[in-house]
Amino acid sequence: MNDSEELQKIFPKFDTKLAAFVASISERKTFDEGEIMMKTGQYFKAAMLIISGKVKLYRESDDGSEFFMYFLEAGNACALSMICATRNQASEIMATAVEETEVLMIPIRYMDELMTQHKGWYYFVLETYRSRFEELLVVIDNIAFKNMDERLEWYLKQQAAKLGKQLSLTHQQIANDLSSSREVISRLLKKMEKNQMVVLHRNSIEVLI
Amino acid sequence: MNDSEELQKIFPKFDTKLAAFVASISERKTFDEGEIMMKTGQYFKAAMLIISGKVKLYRESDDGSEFFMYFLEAGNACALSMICATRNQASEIMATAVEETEVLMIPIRYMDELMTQHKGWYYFVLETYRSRFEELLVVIDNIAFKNMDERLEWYLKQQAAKLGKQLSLTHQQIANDLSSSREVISRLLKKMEKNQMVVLHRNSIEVLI
DNA sequence: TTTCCTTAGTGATTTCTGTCACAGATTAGG
DNA sequence: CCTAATCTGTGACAGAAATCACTAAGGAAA
Repeated sequence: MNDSEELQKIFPKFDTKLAAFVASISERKTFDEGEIMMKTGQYFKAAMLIISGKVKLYRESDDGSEFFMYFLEAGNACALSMICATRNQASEIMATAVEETEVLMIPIRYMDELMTQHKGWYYFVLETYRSRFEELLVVIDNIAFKNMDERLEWYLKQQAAKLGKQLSLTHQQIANDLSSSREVISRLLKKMEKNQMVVLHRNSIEVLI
Repeated sequence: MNDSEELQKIFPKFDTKLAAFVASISERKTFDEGEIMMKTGQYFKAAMLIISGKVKLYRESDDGSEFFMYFLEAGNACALSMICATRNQASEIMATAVEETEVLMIPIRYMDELMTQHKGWYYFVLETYRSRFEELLVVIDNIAFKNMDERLEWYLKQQAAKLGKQLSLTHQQIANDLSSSREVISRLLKKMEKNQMVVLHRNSIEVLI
């Protein structure tokens, strides 16, 4: 299987011509587990498409604390990188690889051509924006309308769906992701364990729901 | 001044050809003050561009309470309507006109042509997504990292910037927008009045900051 | 004018969340 | 093996925000 065919598998919206074009102009880059892929304030010269692996997207506050927003995985593109690349703006979020992650870097200079010559491309871009936008709306729902116990439950479900039922997370990491405190998370997790929703281990949580 | 020239004034990204094309295919619609422009669950057959007036965008929770996200005004487009129209999906937010608002409705069937034939259009669309996305990020910053007093202050500044220093709002309306309770808002406003940040009247608030 | 409804102010109480303090358990590193 | 660091569990307390209960002040309508 050549590059172009592989791309079509990962990005179903790409037709043969588009996949071949993207393969010809893009560069591959691999990020290690835990590596920071983009930082607040960074500038982009390329749009990033995820080929394999998983990425966590964070929002950073002024005082340095973080807030988890959503995952990206194979077949997704980083909406922010596309916007920032096209407009040559600084990024407003942080991204880290949760596992080894391979991405396709498409230089800005091809954006016009892609957008105007390839219908599949702009459908893909629209789909990228729409789904990220909707994920942000769900994030807003959660922090605006829900209490920490419900947020934690939703968080664990979401993590389990992406990373598996056995989560390698400390209570402190969860607290950071939810912008809460370790003690609060510990207590709520204990309550969830009593209700048979999780099993707690050191450095990991088994999600039963 | 004809329609096309008027459009170019409101939407600076439109070139002459694009403005003429948009003018020829779109329909105008006027919403009265207070009228609901889109509801959660509604389907769109057109993208909406704001020609004049102001629109408030809300997120609705399951139990019917609302949460204010951002304004749209002349020169903006409703990102959600564009996404929903293109993909024929139900909307996930609610929009109401805060004053008489005139919009341009562009039927879905022209989206492909606009996107592929007019560079100005896709720049406009990207810019629309980017700015709405960034506004959502700021909303998330506020509810994730800030207390109600700071959120209220930011809310009042934002409202004053869009609607003027003399805001026709009841405490209950503000509480709804911030997904808080009337008593909390009343108390915080009193505190702000003591600090000479606002002057309180019945049914209105004068913003001094 | 009088009545009624909406809006606003405020105390008391409760709930939720964050913070502090500390102890025990587990693991990592010399 | 022993010490240090990390992770977890919990009690006590503080503060923010929501809720309850009521009062009072405008306006609108009769």
